[in-house]
Amino acid sequence: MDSRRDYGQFCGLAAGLNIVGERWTFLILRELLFAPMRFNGLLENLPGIGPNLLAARLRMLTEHKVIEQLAVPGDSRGRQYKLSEVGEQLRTPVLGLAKWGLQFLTEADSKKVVRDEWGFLAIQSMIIEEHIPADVSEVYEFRVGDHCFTIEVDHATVEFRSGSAPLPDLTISCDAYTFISIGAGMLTPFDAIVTGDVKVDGDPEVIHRCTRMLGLAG
Amino acid sequence: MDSRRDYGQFCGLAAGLNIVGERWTFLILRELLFAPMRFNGLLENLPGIGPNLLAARLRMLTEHKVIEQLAVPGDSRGRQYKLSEVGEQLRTPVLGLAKWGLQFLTEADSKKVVRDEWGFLAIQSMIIEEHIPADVSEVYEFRVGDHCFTIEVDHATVEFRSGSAPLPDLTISCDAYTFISIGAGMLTPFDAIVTGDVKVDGDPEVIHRCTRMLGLAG
DNA sequence: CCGGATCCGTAACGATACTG
DNA sequence: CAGTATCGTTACGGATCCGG
Repeated sequence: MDSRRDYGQFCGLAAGLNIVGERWTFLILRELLFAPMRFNGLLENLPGIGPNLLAARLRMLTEHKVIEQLAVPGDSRGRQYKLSEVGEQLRTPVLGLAKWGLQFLTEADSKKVVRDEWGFLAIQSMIIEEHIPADVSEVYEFRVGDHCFTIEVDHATVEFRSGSAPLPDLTISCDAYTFISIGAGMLTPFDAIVTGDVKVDGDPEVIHRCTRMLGLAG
Repeated sequence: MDSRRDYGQFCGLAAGLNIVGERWTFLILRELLFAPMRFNGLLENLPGIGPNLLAARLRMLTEHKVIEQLAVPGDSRGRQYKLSEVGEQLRTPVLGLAKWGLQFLTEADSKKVVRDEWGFLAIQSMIIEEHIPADVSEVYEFRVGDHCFTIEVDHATVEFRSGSAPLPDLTISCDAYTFISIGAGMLTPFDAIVTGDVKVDGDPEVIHRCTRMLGLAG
């Protein structure tokens, strides 16, 4: 730890930021929230970072056991990076920051890069704890662009997965841009359905529980 | 927004970090979580930042309406900075980061700077939502160093205040270093009480509810 | 091709001095 | 008190190169 860049404070926030507070680090962690990823995958998904800086960040995160290296099955030279248990604990605060930041997006940001995973990130971040359906157990499938994601609700607890669900109670299809725009308040769910940008398939009761959970219904 | 430093991604997390992701910004927000503060106050409490950088950060935060300027009553040239409604929304994610970072503190960090407010920050961050006492309404007073802080629990909701409470149901006294050490797992509450570093005064039932809320009891 | 390391120009940071 | 100005140092961003 370089003493010039260490905040030098006996405080949890400062100690945490000494590790994950540098430029790009939160975005690296965001990528790993969905699945393990290899070096060049991260490099592609984070345009502008440069290989030297990515290597430095991954080294820092590995040293502090926030991430771990994995072998890639079927590729002996390949390495994957995945969140450790400690890194996984950052999911909630990172989702909180992601939700907070949504309100700063405007039409002017439309030309920026988008990825399907970030659309699902927005969906995850919008979940209101108190509005998670209780007393039911059901599965929502989100088709964001050409990627599939699954949310499982089971008696007031919720779990996320990458990939499709066998028998979803609800299927919502849209592209990442559309869903992030909804989260940013640039587009209402009603308009998005009318224009066909969002397609919803499921029982009205289920739809209501899901949209309420995401803060999109009265 | 400088295009070199803008992440250029249509993503809530990236948009948020464009504003609060730079060095020192989260620590400035941390200071303002407790009370409005003036320029030189922030300068003192954030050793190492330098007035030019602090001014730049405050300008960025003000431009995006995360903080606001206030006049200081009785001092016409004085200015105070306080969190706006948007800035206040960062409380939960910041507390989440603060809690996460506690686990990285070690004995080696003992020589670092500490402030009483950071002790209370640790206390706030340790609160477990699901363990907030339901069906009771009571007040805990924390005397951290020579500062007083109050936590009001009222039927599964919780509120923080700087300052003393009129008739607390529970009073806990310690210095900031001790409480942060407990949060970091460097010290058990039992040991701290035995050595006299922590003094607790209140009904055993109340003590149990409070320590359970803070994740310090079985 | 994957996983980096090296090098270099530019932008940001850190410390001090100075001003309304 | 609340900043601005200046300047040396560090980090970042982009390109290229290298070993397996």
